Amino acid sequence: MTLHHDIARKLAEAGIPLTSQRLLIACELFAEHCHLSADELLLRVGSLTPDISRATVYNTLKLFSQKGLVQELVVDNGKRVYDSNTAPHPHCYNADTGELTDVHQPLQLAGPLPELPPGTALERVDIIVRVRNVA
Amino acid sequence: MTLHHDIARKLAEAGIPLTSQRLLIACELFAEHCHLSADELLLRVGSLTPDISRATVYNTLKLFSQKGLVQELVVDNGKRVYDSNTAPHPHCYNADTGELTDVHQPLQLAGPLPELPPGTALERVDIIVRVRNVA
DNA sequence: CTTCCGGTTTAGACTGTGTCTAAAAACTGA
DNA sequence: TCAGTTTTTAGACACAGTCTAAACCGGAAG
Ligand SMILES: [Mn+2]
Ligand SMILES: [Mn+2]
Ligand SMILES: [Zn+2]
Ligand SMILES: [Zn+2]
Repeated sequence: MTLHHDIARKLAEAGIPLTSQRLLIACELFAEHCHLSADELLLRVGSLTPDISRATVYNTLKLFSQKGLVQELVVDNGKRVYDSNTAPHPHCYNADTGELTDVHQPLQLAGPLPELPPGTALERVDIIVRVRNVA
Repeated sequence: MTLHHDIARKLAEAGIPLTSQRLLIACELFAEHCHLSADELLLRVGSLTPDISRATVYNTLKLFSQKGLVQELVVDNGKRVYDSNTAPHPHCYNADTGELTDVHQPLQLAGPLPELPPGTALERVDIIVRVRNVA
């Protein structure tokens, strides 16, 4: 029924026990498709009652990404962002503003994937279109 | 003639005045195709005489990448690496070991680039094949 | 109800990467 | 030689992320 019920089911399906902190964090992540860093998320949930510790935000985001609920992206300047859309899709990064947006047009690779190094398996292919503001 | 002369010319063509520190750093970068972080490079030149300060390594790498002599990459875990190969080419990243290698097979995108956000111009398209060690 | 016990959260110290500042040093040209 | 500019430098600083050890919580057992 409610958004909270949807989220509770989502966590249960991923085998993640429900806690109030996880519910709050998931609520913020899944309300809309977004690209949030840990500290941005901390700021958002921090404006709610009661506060959630920084360590919990970091731990929870790592847990969610390990369980496949969000996608961890590193695009620039050493700040990880978490993408609530786990489907593979390319991104557009503005190197001047730091803004990260989705590319909805599905950029595909031409031809087959390269042979991977021995002993490794494909995780995913990241495609990032880097742009700059025109003068 | 010598490698040092090649490098001196390369810097001159890029409009970068030559200094002993820049020569040493460039020498380490361009001797072979490599992906080095600032601190890895600092370690390498630090084993030579006389030491170069950390600030100079950071400043020089930023200068080189602004002038197009190297390519700055951010692939994971908030550590920048500098690629002495400035041609666009895809990379393979092992998320378990942190190893970053070149993909020599030229992965191309199928179809046209997406429409860029208004007021922006394309810088480049990064393609990163992420792999993991098999169990 | 009380006790126990595993998983969870928490504050705060700590690490590593990168930036900034102000002074020293090294060039440059007159 | 001397002034002006660029470059280098040490060290302080900012920030993202990790780690640790203790507090907390909720359910099961007694
Ligand atoms: Mn996305
Ligand atoms: Mn490369
Ligand atoms: Zn909610
Ligand atoms: Zn050399």
